[in-house]
Amino acid sequence: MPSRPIPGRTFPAPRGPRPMRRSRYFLPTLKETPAEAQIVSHRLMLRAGLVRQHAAGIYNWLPMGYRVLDNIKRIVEQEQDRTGAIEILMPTIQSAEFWKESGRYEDYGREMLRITDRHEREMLYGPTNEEAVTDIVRQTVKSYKDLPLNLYHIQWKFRDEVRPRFGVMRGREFLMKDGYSFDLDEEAGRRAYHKMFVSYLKTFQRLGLKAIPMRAETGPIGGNLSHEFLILAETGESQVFCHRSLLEKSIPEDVDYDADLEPVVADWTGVYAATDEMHDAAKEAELGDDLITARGIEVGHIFFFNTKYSAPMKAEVVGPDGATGPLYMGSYGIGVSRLVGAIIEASHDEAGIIWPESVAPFRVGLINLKVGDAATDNAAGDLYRRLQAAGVTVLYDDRDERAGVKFADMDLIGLPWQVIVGPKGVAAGQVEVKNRRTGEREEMPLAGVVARFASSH
RNA sequence: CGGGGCGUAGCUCAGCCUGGUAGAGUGCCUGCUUUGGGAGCAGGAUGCCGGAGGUUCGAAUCCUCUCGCCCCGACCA
Repeated sequence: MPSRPIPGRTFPAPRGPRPMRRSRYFLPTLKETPAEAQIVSHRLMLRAGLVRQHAAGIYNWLPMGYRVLDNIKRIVEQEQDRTGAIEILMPTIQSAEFWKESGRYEDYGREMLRITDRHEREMLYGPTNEEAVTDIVRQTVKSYKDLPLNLYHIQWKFRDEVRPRFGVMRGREFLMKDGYSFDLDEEAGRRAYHKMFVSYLKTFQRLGLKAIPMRAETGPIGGNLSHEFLILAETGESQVFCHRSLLEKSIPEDVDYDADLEPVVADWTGVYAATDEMHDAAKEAELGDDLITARGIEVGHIFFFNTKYSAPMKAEVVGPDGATGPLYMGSYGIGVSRLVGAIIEASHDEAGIIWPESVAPFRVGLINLKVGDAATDNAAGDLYRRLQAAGVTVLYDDRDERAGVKFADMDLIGLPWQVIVGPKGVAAGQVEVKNRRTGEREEMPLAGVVARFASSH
């Protein structure tokens, strides 16, 4: 009997090669800056064809932007998984019922987008998920043996900002990773907080950013222990003050998330760092020349808030002593869509975006300088196929445009490497490889290109 | 939510004050020339002048209302 696939045991095939020829791709770049954009990341995101505005603070993600978003998301997931956190997906539309239970339905104010369904039930588009996740856990987690637990998801949120601005950096709709830790007691809860603290350092490092943890106000989320992670950029929304040494501080290579991470946290929090609302002016004189005053963009925020939600919502477990008590919770956010803008703020030049390799939409931009010239077409087309076959993400600019147009466009979209194939070089068996960040150019044999990119990653 | 500004071609903007048949640059299409950093020449297409109402012989232009977007402040991941 011929074997047939067993239902339920088949797996989807990996996504095959997608069109990455510029001539057939969807990448609407702009030569001029749309009038609505003020800050550099917003301008570049529009010009480089990453996003288009749908309404105030709400954006369409075009292919290039979506790829970056996806890359950031994957790194966040990997670093979360590494700590033992577990990914779930909660809904965007929530029932008001849970928010009434926690007492936040009234508190949250007009930032919350409230919706009424056809049965006149009060719903809302979730701005965050403490209530939703607490409800899941209280239904299912009954014993200390199920702890510790850390659930996270990456989901679109909505906060009806009075005044959205700065493109995706402060939109109303935004993609956010939010994680929630559940522990038996305060001490275990603090351990969970420390894990997240360290994993955030790792995550932002992998994203090519230097994020500095700073003591923060706890805001409407509530709680008593909280840090914001900020990257320094001229266009940052808040004023920050910190000790110079934080910019040089190293991040542990291999982190054992089962170990006690308190010393790492202590090392990072032992020196002064504060946003303006937490700033102590007396520290300025004390730090002297070691004080750095700058603008910062918040890219992550972690809270430990004890039993703020578990107590009113009765999320309780039985401990080893047989006593029932509320869970100790923390919550941990990373602004995934905001990071796209934040990375650009931190990494660009006059010509355009400079993507860190880890998040770049394509690693290599291949430029055919003379479309229509048989030798050049062959050489570039061959490189395109071989790079793809070697697993290198490559965008091939095969448009019949002038060289200058393609150079300018490639610089604008900021792929880390440009491989430039022209008729003169091809005749000599050479191509040029340009590093977008440093501007360094290197002539190399055509035959060596694939190995160069396939090996170094 | 307070204050200010702007909606005219895909994009950047002029025209509005002082009403009289819709403009420029760029982009797009065609042809020729050009071809390693956003080329040149010639030709071409493109607009409910955000929407509704009003004034007027006639409204992009004046008046009223309305919708949208942007900026400063307060707020915020």
